Amino acid sequence: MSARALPYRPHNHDACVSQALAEARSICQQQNARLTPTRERVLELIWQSHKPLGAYDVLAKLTSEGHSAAPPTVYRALDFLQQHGLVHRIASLNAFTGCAHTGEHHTGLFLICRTCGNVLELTDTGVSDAIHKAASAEAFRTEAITLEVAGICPACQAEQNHE
Amino acid sequence: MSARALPYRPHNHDACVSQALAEARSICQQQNARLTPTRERVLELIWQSHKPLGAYDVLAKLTSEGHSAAPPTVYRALDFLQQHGLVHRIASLNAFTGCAHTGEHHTGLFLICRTCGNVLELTDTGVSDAIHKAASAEAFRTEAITLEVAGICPACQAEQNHE
DNA sequence: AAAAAAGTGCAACATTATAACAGTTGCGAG
DNA sequence: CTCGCAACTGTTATAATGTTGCACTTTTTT
Repeated sequence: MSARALPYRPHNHDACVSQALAEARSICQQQNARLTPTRERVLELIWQSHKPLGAYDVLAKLTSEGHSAAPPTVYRALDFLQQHGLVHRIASLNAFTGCAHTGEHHTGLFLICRTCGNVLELTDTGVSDAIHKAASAEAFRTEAITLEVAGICPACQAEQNHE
Repeated sequence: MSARALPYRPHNHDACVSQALAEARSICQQQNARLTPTRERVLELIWQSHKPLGAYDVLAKLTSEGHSAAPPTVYRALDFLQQHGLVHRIASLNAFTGCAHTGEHHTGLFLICRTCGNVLELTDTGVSDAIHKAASAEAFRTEAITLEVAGICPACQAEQNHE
């Protein structure tokens, strides 16, 4: 698979979403998991925004399109999607974003622009090796890594310089 | 300053707390910041637990000792302590822990045991260099790093083996 | 077809965090 | 000293985020 376009570069985002959904269906089939209509719709809504979406943002979009939904509906769908590696929760934002590296064994590193709100997910073996090494040095058994970098994305840096 | 004892090793924790408070007073004096009684008490409460404390845990302790406090009291104290590098917020737990590396320019790495709840804060230049390098490669201007590793601490690994 | 498992809808509730505003205290300028 | 500003505190109310429990439906298994 070729590299996915950077979120802050213009691109055909509908295609981006379609591809993510197709991958999701394929992954769920492999894992004998049921990507039900609600789950698929939640995944789609999350992918349609490059900015992470809060659970209640998703809920609002669902109800606005006639889906009779309550918070548990959304949280259950999000739990399912997380468990299958289709979305990530961004702890520092209490929000969710589509996983850009489905399938790969991903120690996701998230670059979060505090100006435009866009998020870029990277995987970097140098980083994850360093973290595992540091944890091992303390005899700590690593299970999950939360790594979120807040700052300013290239596009917003350029904006600032124009002022 | 010598290395502080690991949290999961037995040690004289009162001394640990006293030292942290003394450092805090010194730092606030240097920075012309007012470490008021409420702020100091909140810092002390947080240090008295190696497990991160939620804001409402702090609040409960304050009210139980007669301090008429409401949520904003606690959140304001915590904001102050964070701004001066005296406590860290653990995003994945919605909780706060004393900063074990006051003064140092700290990209804190937190090892969080999901069995006993203890947290160990490390600083590791290998890790932070790798993160800065990965962010730079995307032309991203890093401002803050959240790095939290969940897993099992050495003590709890030993426990598990005894069963 | 019956039983078991997985998923959904719904109401209530729990937890975490902030807003708005009035009152108080510390501290420097005149 | 005392006036006045800035920082800090207390209080009420409310917003935002997340969970529990239970009845019901759908899907899968046997």
